[in-house]
Amino acid sequence: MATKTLPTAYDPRQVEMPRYREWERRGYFRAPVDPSRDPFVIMLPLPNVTGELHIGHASTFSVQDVLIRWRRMQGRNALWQPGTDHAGIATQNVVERELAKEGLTLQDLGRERFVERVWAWKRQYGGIIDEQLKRMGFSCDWDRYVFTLDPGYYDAVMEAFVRLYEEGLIYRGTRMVNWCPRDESAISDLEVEHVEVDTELWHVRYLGADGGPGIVIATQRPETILADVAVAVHPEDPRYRALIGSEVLVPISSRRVPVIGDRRVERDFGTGALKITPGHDPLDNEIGADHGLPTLVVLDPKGRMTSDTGPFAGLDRFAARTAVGEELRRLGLVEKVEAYRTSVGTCDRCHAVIEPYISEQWFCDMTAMAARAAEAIRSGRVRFHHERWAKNVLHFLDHIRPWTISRQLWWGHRIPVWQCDACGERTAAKTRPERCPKCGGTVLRQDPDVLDTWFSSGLWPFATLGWPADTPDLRYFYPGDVLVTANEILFLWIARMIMLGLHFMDDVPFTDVYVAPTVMTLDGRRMSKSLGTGIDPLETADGRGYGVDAVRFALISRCSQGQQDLRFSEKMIADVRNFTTKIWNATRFVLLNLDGFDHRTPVPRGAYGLPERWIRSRYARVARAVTVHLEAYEFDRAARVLYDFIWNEYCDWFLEMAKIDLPQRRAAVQHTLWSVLAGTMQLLHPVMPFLTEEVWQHLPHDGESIMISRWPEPDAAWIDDGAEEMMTALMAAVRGHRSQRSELNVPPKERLRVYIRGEERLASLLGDLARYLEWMARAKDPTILPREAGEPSPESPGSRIIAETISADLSIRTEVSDHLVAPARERLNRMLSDLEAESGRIDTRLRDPEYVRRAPAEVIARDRDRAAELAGMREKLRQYLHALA
RNA sequence: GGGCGGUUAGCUCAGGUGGCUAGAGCGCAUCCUUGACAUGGAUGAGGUCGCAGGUUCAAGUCCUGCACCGCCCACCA
Repeated sequence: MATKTLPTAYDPRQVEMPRYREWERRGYFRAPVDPSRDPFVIMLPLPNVTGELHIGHASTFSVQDVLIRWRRMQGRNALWQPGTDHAGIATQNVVERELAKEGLTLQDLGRERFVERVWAWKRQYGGIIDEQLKRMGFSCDWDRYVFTLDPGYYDAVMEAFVRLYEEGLIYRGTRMVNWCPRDESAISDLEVEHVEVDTELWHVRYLGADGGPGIVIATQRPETILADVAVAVHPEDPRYRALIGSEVLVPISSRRVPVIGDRRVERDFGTGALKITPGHDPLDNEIGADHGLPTLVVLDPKGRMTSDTGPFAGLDRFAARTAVGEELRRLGLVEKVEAYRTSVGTCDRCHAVIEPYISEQWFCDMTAMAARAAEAIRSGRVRFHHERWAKNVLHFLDHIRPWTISRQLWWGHRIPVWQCDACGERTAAKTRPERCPKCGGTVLRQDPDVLDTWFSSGLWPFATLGWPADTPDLRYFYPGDVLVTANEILFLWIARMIMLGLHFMDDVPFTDVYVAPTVMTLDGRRMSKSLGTGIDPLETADGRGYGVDAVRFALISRCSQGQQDLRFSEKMIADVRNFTTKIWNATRFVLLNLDGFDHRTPVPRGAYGLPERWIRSRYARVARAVTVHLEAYEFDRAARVLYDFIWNEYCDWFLEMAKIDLPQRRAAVQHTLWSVLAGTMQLLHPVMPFLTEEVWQHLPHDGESIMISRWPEPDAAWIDDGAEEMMTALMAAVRGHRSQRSELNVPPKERLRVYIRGEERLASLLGDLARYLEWMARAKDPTILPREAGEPSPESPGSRIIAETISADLSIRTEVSDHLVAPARERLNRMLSDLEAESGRIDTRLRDPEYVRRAPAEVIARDRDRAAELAGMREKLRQYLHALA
């Protein structure tokens, strides 16, 4: 093979894009149905069509690509199903804002034209994130790309709705829901984010209808006083008991309302008296219903005071709060206003404060589905990694509440229910019925609402595969294997996929859920573009030239099980870039030394020297460890094992020793250089796909791409405890001598005369050690002292021989000039005192009869061995010190 | 108010069943441009493992309590 020369630095920008296109062109990402192979399926958590790649995607998707690439190399038929979500509220908001710039509103366009407009927007901007995913190297099967409003998917959503409706699980009702006045739509409980805010607690007097002092209530929302229908107190509260049954006057409006007793009132909070506003508060709504009270409403869907609120009509709720407050003060009814910290619900899409609001909506009863999903988790049919996340999900499932599935939007899956104009009958059907099944009327109007985006995405694991049709895809790929996600959508999406999968497919959609940590800044804040605290993964990969692999590795190497946060910085990516450079240069070295090498020519086992046997043994262990860690979702460990092996063992030691041994054992060393590097690249490929492919392509190889090469099987035959033990001793000796030189400030260029003395069991090592000391620690003529030989004498005048113990059975003597004797003694004394300290600890332990009686024999034996070893080393050290006196 | 995590070197983190002389990377200090790599190499300094008890021959590792930080759930107005 001809000598190959590579540039001294790896430039990811040169190789990544072309390589990805090459993989795609060769069809490596495709997963066709193939019953002869075992499928492995991951459903990509579908990004919003409005989305752009952020660090959270980069993190969770990198994990998925690691799993997909690894399983694909293991021979599984790996399907990674991509797609995007139409993202109802988010997308509608984006286009609405665009319209606003043109001075237009939704109503100006009307429903049809607006939806067309959103489609146009989608065609123009919707593909950004897909390109970004490709840029990250993710190996999705793009031929199977699905958008949730594609006709097939739309049909599946309709089917699911109609079935649930017919089963009586979907129903319509008027009740208090979470209302977003900004989006003018209901949202579900899960879409409400609670945030702490500083507000005020108003203490307001309601005068007695009989002219008495009445009662003082506490409220955060004076503006809702206009909708009050009662004042409630605890029935056993001595302060107010007597007032129950009397009437008080609602401030401002002076309506007479009753004082009622109800145990749900907290006596300790505020004044212990609660104004009852069934139209604007969930608890009040319940209490009002139980007491047969009417419901008044003073806010409209936009959160403004209604027209019948007199001077307040049309005011926004927050302006109304101030205005009503002022009016109350003017009337002298405000007893006090105190600062108060509480949490309010906000819309997770637009962050407006949520109004509890009474409206007619569609709901889905989740009780039975949740119970089934909970059972699947408890029985282990769905496993969470880390398992603690299962507890969170179970708590959610065990306390499930009806799901508000209708949204007052235009962008989305329109609810397939038709109401007869004539008789009012509602019919659910995937397509418009010809006539009303009840009265035969032919004027049927479709429900104006669309479905919650999460309703459609909950069907993702099977709707993508052709459901409700019984397709080969569905039969082959369902159920899938792993779902990787951030913890924030555990309930919104993961729990619902499990529930809906069990319901419609009669099986769980996946068997394993890996919950990736949330990426945070170093000081623990959320990474956010708007706050300027985010890291843009592609900006870092391309703009800084660190490469996608560095971003991926940096994230993956910090994904440990059970972690909730991942504190991250760009520096971490830069550090990994250095690792890619290291690998690149190791490759250059290998290629520079592969002249005449044919990887198909076998090397007899006996031809390998110690370093080759050692690195092959280490490699075999690493291959096993990486596989084991991936199986356990311990990505940090898998990455760490590879990092340490490549840098600290392969580069720092094996390559250095190869330089020495190549002339003597060319074939064995070449083969080892090549095979260990190639194998390590395979193990690293799932995390760093581009660099490893580039290295692989430069190395001799069979097959066309590392991506479809066979995952290395750990080969126990190469595990060599003896070689590892010898290398450990050898490395200790080299380090010992380097340390001595460094501490004695020996000039770097000065070569020191070195003698080695070792016990019989190290005999095979000493020759190697002598050679390596010469090269790796600048020793001069390293000489092995026969066991029966006496101590060597200095060769140069003004020099002394200084001996150091490396271990109980290995020592090194170094000739240094006289003036280094004092510092050398210091060094030996320090070593001696370290050994004595350790001996002391062990001896104390061994003298404790309780320890000797109760500790396991092997622990004691280990202590005794170590004690003996230490004794030997100390004895030698004392001799050496004595000789220096 | 409930539930779940975290607290180990200046920073970010490892430390599966208790036996550790507590590790890594970055940062820091000193030295080194020797043909893979200065995006590098060598050597070294740096920690009473949040606090207080307890169990044990032995605790970073198990138990209890406390403190601080974080996340999730929740109708105290």
